[in-house]
Amino acid sequence: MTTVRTDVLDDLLWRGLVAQSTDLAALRAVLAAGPVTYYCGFDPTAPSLHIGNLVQLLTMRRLQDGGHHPIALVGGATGLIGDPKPTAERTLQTRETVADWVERVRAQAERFLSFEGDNAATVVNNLDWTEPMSALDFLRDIGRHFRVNKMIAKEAVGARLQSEAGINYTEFSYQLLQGMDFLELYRRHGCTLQTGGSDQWGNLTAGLDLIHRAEGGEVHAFATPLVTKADGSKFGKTETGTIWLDASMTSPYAFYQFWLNAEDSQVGTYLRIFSFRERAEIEALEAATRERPAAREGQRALADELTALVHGPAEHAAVVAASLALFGRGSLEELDERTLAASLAELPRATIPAGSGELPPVVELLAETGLFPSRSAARRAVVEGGAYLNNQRVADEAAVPTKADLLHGRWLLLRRGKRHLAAVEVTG
RNA sequence: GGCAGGUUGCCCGAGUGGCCAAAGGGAGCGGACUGUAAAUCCGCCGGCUCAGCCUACGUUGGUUCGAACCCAACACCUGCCA
Repeated sequence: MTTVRTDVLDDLLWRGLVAQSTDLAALRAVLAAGPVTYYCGFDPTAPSLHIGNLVQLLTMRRLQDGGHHPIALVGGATGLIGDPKPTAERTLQTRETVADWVERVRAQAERFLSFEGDNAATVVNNLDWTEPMSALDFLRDIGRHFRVNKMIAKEAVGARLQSEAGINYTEFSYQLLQGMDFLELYRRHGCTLQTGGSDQWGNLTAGLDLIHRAEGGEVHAFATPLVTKADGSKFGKTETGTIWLDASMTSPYAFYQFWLNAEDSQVGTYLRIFSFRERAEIEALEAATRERPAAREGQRALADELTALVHGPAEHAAVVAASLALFGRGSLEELDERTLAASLAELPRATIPAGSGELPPVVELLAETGLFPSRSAARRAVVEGGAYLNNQRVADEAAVPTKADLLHGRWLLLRRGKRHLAAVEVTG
């Protein structure tokens, strides 16, 4: 018999991970009474999960560390339908695409859970019980428990009903499918708790109601908060786009830099949500950030822990070395080739053939690497003193790099302003 | 359906024949100061083979040596009347 930590829920509350929940006292009681089987679903809407999903994954892990039994659900079925967004209809992906993404998402989710011990994680795919079901069974056994009056009151659905575009029947049905998932896991695995993002609250309660009606069962749910930036804008997006967990979609370097650049005012919040450090340790980091913000101890701790967690210790070490090299001014020439190549590998780059003797002008390279949208913009930046070659400010807008500028005979490091870097590789 | 007004650069908005790549503000970018922050100050902010040229003021056509600006048609938007 597995013993459970009795303070799991209090820890989650302290971390601000419970934005909404069913009866909190009842939830606390069942979590304290013994191992609870809980689930959280991940729909394959892209080839990779992103750091928003990380909130869910880590919350699952926290509950598992507390002695409870996790079920990670991948939405092979729900991914074919699409959860209604308040703004617009989702593009239906092909079955092949969804099947491919399901496997990718499954592999990613598995890395954050433990498959050892009494409460080893289980992974399920809702396509397994949804696909075999006939439309008639679905309508008779599931559909009859749902009141349309309540369905249209849900936030995302309501927003779409107000809009001119409306909502199609496929997306409207989504909450039934997610409700059915919870019912199915309740029946098969005795699952009595579902977690999800707060935007999922309507779908979480759909399952709750269904289990109550169909089985008379008493189950629980809580939603994690929507993480935001200080200005209220969406978390996890940068000018270059979403921060993905897949290293080929967001480089470990970019991932590390994202956390390192977290706002001072949000570091504490992020640490509570994403770090596995103990409360006392996090509070110490919060204090450090308040007292010595320039040291960015909180940001460093966040970046270190999460990069190592998501990309592994080897990648973490590499990106820390890369960040130090690229931002540590003046020492570029002394870097050994392996470290330099690894650092530059993380950056956007342009490749030019060695061929004829002359290298292109700096202005052209700045535009070519995407650091500037046009040569005019690059030229202006040079005049303004905002462009750098190998960490040296470029003084002349007509400057042309020479062979002597090439680091280890083939690399150039370009920078725009203080923190936008790009590499040029001379091949051949 | 009738009358009136409008459509300008990423957004808001001035401009009513040459001095207009187009005032001002916002957003964005760079510099200084910092911490690869924030605030503040300064500069930049269509493109290019950059003292010049090209493209652009809803669309198309016209008047003129010359049009964001005048004329015509079309499209869309807003107010008032029905």
